[in-house]
Amino acid sequence: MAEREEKRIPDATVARLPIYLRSLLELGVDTLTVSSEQLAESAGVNAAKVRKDLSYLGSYGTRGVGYDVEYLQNQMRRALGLTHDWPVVIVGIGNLGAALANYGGFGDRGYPVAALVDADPDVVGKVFGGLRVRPASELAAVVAQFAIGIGVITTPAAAAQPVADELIAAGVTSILNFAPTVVTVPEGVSLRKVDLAVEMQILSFYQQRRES
Amino acid sequence: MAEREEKRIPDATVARLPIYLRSLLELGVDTLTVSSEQLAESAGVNAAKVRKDLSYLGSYGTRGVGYDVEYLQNQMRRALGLTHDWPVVIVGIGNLGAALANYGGFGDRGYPVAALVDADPDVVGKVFGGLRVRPASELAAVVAQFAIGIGVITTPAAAAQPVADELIAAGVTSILNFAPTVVTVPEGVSLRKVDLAVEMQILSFYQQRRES
DNA sequence: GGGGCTTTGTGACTGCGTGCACGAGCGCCG
DNA sequence: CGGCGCTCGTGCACGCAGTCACAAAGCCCC
Repeated sequence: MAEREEKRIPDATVARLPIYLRSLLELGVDTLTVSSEQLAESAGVNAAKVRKDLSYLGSYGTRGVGYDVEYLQNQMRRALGLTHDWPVVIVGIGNLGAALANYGGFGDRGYPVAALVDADPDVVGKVFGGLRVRPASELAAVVAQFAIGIGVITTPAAAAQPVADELIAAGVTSILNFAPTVVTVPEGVSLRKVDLAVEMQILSFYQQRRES
Repeated sequence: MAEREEKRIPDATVARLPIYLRSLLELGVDTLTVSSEQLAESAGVNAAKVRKDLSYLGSYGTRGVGYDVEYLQNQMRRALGLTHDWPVVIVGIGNLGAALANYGGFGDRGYPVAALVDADPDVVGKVFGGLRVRPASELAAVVAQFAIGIGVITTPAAAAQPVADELIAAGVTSILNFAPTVVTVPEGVSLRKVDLAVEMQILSFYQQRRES
């Protein structure tokens, strides 16, 4: 591959790109250009930040006019890897795992749920969102079969780390962890976490502060 | 109120306190003291960071020994406002809202789900996690009745901002938003967001990077 | 064709968060 | 009771992120 102008994009910017993309998609098809001011308003951030963020992708704006909506959408999709689908496996089909499996939003957005896995024999074989739950023993095979790169962990806390290790051993390099525990991964594997209890406690901290 | 030694605690530290607390709770009851090194290991962070974070709560450690586990737990609970319950209302009882309502983890951790609300007449009246879904028109009354301070939004994107406005008007000052859209709140209201699509896109960005 | 208006792209500054390294303090043992 | 080893608390330096402000650059209208 001819290495182009692959500047390093700051993490904080990466986290905002999806928001910008969503804002762009919400504009009507008759909107041809958009200014950093408009995007900032829609994304809930500062206009200067928008311009700086977009500048990391390249200089795609036109001074005095703004950004070409369609072109910017494409560049952003390319940067975020949305030019093709990313199949996903959900491990741990409890309340949350089942809800995610039934939730259609994943497939729509380029992350089709390719398989469901659970360790509990009572759950294995049930169907959610059109998929039959497979036993934990088939995890590695499933990952290989569907060329899965992203694993979603919705197991109880105790199972999260072993499951993560298995996923990584099977070749998964991106993990989204919903289990309420710390999971560590080796270099070269991305980990994002969503921890409801933590979010609630952060909220009550500030609430507590305000009331004192 | 007599303003005490209320040093301002950095946001980054606040976000880690719940992790520390969980680590502390996982220690057996026979563990009397814990060192910053152990806590760091368990929480997946740097030991110096642990010490600095804990120092914001006050100097509760003993040099040469470590931190008294029980005392530290109590101080942390106090800081996070876990000395009493924080009733919660869930607005939008779709896949995710229902899953959260059924999930017992909230009540166990001090955030009892006091009410469920939905705008869809077909959903109103159904029961999840022992609670009957109430119509949207009763939102304000419910908030007042249960003295709810935290609202969880699991509606479709379009409804999120209006619902947030209603919650705030009713007196809620902390919001956890699961809807895939930007919600803005006035000063004095805390907002945390959990956006699955954004998390996935962040993951695929880095995955894309690694593959190129 | 030139001047003015608009909007981008970016350099400079500031503040926050992180990590290191070390002094300060505490307990224990001889 | 004095010295030693352990661990906390924190000053300092560095890097990342956010904001401001302005020059550069394009468009439009007269």
